[in-house]
Amino acid sequence: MATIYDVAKRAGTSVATVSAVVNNSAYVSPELRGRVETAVTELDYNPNLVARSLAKKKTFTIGMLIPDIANPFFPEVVRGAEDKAKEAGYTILLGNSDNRSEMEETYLNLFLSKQVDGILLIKGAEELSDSFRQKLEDSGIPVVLVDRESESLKADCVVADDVGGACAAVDHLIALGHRRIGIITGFPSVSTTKGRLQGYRKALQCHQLEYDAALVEAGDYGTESGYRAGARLLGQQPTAVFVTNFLMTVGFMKALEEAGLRCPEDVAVVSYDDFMWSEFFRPRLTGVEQPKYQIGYQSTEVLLRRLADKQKKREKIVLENRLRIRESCGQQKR
Amino acid sequence: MATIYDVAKRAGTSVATVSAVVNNSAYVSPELRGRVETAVTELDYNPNLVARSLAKKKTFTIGMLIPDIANPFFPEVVRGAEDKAKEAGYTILLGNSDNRSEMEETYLNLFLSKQVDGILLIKGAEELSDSFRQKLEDSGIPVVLVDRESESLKADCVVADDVGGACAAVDHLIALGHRRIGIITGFPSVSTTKGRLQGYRKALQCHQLEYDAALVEAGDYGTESGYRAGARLLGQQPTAVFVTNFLMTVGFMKALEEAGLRCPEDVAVVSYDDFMWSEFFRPRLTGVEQPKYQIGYQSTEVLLRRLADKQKKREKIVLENRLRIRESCGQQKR
DNA sequence: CAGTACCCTCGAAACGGTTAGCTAATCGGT
DNA sequence: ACCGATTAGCTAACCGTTTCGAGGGTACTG
Repeated sequence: MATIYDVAKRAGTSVATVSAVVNNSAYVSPELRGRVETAVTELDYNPNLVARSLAKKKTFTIGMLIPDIANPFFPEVVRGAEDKAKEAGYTILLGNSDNRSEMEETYLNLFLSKQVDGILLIKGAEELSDSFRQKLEDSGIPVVLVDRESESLKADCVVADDVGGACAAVDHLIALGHRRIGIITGFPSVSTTKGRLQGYRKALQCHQLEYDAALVEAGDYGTESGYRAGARLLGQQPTAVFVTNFLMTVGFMKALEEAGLRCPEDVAVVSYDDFMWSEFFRPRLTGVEQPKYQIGYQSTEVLLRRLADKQKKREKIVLENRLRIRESCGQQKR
Repeated sequence: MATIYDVAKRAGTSVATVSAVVNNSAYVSPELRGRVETAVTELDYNPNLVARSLAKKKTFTIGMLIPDIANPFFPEVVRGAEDKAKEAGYTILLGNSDNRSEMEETYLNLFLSKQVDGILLIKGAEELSDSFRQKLEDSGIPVVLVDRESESLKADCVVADDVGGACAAVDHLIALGHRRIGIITGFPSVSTTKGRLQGYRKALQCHQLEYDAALVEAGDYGTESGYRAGARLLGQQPTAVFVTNFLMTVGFMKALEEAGLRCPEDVAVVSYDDFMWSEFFRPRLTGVEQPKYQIGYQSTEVLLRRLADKQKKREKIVLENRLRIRESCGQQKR
């Protein structure tokens, strides 16, 4: 690969001038500029971005840490983030944490060592350790929490309105006449879990229904957990269940099937997340549609804004969800 | 952030020694090593990997270019790749090309400039231009084609057995008594498209059925195209259709529905790709299951092997698919 | 015509690591 | 006691950029 020295030699000038031409960072006479440009094309010179990063102390790289790209919620988020990043000339470094805190720390450390300019964090595990959080803050590298909130970590965040979404979902069930409504919650340490549970309680409260802890089962946003929590929950004979993400809904449906129950006839189901193919799910899934792409896209926007102005005050963007009504909740009861 | 100089000063030694300790690359007396190590922890020193990359001419980064992470086929592939990469101490730089050749070249150039150690390429667009291919080869950066083959690009590749998978799918339809079997193919320039079409023809041939071009409609692996190609194809009144990926199946189902046809009663459908949730798709989808995770994982293995030995002879790994029979093909006809 | 201002270009020092090669110290052997 | 081999650790060059400040040239001013 040709280096800037090769170009300088060929154009009969200095590396400083070549750099000036390549970056358009200083006036260079047309004559010289021309020589440099032909040398550049003749040698097919491409600047070594590693060297540039070292010199400029800026890598144009964003570290993005997510729980698991194979969970169908995340790909669109990542895509949104990547699109915005690309627009702005940044690249995305991807990591999967599986919601394990060691993995999160490992990746975050890696990102710091790789000198990423910013971090998009979809945190799964508990709050980061104090020392680590301190380290992150000291590093001065901006973090934006994506679809997550944190009490301890001072960071911008962009989230969807989980309370509102969940409330709307449960409202819908209540409107259809359901009174015994179960919920399968997600990974306990994740902020969306709390939000969705809160929305559930809020909806109950609005309709003077009592909150019954026996109708609350904890999952972990994985399919398997939806199945197991579902099996337990069905013992309580709910007439409707709010399953707080898609993967768990898949598991729950299996539990339902094995229990010989039909949806929506025996048990109504509202899900969370919505996909192009939800239409063809059996039964057609009613659920809360989140602006996944926008979550990713806007997170990157926030990050870029922060990069442009580190002093500016913290941003929190809340995106609206939308309840899509299909068939898994059935008709009005009785 | 502390640098190696800070550590050296604090430990009262030279940077060479610190480097030796950190990398365990030369003998250092226990006494000195101890001093260095405490300095390292006291300062919380983490090597700047950008600087290291520049010095070593090795970045421990792999560029991975895919068409679109939001297409549900790819996330698992990416996850497989990332897992193997992580094991070996590499990180993944991700790019989405949308099968557009400008985007492919842009990203490939970016990867070269970023000095990635290797490239995982899920190529969509046509063959790369000769000049670009040349450039890639000259750069000496290994490329492995993931789920793709190429005549022009000399690269290792790991693919799934598309011909076999498609053949099995169509075989199944024929065994059920279908004779008028349509196919919706994928993005024309992609090698899997050719393989699946070939498998289709092979199955027909094995059963002395004639190939009828009117039953072949081209899509582009996108949902929309499945819908449109499906609408056209239904005009030919096939009794069964082989849709060559999941997204197009979603579109096709919509076309079916709008035409007032039921699946499998009126038209049997075999799909390609299989997901955890295919079980709950309506109708339960019969289709070819590809080892997505393995494709990604093994691609990275091949890449790492190539990195270890640039001279070794080209590898081509073919992974087996498996036909999962559910309900979308219905029962024996007549 | 000297002095000033400006303009273009370049040399060289960073950026933060790795590593070849040298030096000085230690050791054993004769 | 001396010599050569061995070894721990250091100095300095290098990786490929950016960028600051200096320098030489030209043009304008009084």
